[in-house]
Amino acid sequence: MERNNNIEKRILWVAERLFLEKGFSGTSTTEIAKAVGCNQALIHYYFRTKEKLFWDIFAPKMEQVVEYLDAPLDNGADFFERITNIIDFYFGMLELDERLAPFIVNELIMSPSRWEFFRERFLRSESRSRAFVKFEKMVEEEVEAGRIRNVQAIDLLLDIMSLCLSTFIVAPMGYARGECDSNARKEYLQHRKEAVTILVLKGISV
Amino acid sequence: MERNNNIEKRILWVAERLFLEKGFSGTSTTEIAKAVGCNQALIHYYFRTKEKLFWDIFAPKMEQVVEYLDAPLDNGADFFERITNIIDFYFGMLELDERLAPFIVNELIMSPSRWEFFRERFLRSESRSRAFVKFEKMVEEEVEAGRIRNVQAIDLLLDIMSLCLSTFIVAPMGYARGECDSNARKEYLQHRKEAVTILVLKGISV
DNA sequence: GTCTATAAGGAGATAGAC
DNA sequence: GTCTATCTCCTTATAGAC
Repeated sequence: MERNNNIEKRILWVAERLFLEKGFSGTSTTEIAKAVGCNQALIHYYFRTKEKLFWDIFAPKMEQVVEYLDAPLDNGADFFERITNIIDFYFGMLELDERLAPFIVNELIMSPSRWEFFRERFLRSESRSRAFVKFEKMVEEEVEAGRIRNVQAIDLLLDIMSLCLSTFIVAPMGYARGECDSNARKEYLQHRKEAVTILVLKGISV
Repeated sequence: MERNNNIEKRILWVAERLFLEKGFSGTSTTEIAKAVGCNQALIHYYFRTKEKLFWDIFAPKMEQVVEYLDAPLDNGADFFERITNIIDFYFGMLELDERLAPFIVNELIMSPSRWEFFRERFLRSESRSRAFVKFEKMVEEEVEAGRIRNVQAIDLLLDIMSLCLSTFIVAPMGYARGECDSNARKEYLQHRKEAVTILVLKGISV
């Protein structure tokens, strides 16, 4: 029936929003059901457990992120442009939902069992390996050619990811001061993206 | 009585450890009581609510952090040395307990009510303001003197804090690969501290 | 497929004996 | 001050009617 399909999708959609807003343990299945407009038992009918619901929501998204990871590496002539593209890519992804960055830190990195699951399923896969190996090779070439200072690929990637993620994690702090409008937010993010890009590009220059 | 004092302190000590290990909502008062070796009611006898217990533990620590924040600014002749000192200071602080960084992100930044409380109580205080104003002045002077590139103090501080915090947040990821011994951890932290320092110093150079 | 009802357990907090 | 017992509420998950 089409109606079933609708409810199942609505559960996924509503649960995703609530998980992002209030975290996994902060969201009850009762609350999800209420927001969906059905009863709590139906959540379990479709997804059996809350944990399975979690993965049904976020596993496809993670797959996408890993899949698209090496896309920015293909375009752009010189290395500095590619780094700029990567930062652009991460910002664009995290900008889609401002709760994504805190959520990643909270529910993925903070939870050992989840992290292990994620690592096994995504980071050991072929696509992720290829993307990183590609990046690593590129960095080594640039170092040897003397176009950037001696730096390890893993450190560079970690620096970039840290600066991007933390921009969005720290973002709510600024907006607690009263400037909550979306214009100020956009300006802040644009400003931070530039600041991060400059820091990284200058930071790896010879 | 001295015995009362002992139990009260032991509750504080044990609860701190458990909060850091498993987070606030992940730790029950029953669990704290069990670890202390008393019954659950006693927790509430001494601290009334779980939330008050939380602040009785972490408010003094936050006070300390804010108080000591401008200490690294006083010693060290040139600006680059001072920046190195600040990074050193943050690493040293976060190294005291590896759970501190995730905890800060989780329990403070992620929780709007907690963050508001923290901001009101500590960030608007005189000591914090003075420390940041001092730092801001210093950066402006360096920029005007042409010793560093044009950069805003708030961005610089944010970059530094982000890189330091994320080093410790990402740390468990590396150790899921099997290298869990404390030697590897120390080496990793030392390596990251150097990488962060180099990136920041080069990143603000002219 | 969707519901009501309920099981089974855990949480924080309180009352009152000692 | 420390205990046991208990209240109240909320959680996930399941059983079974329709």
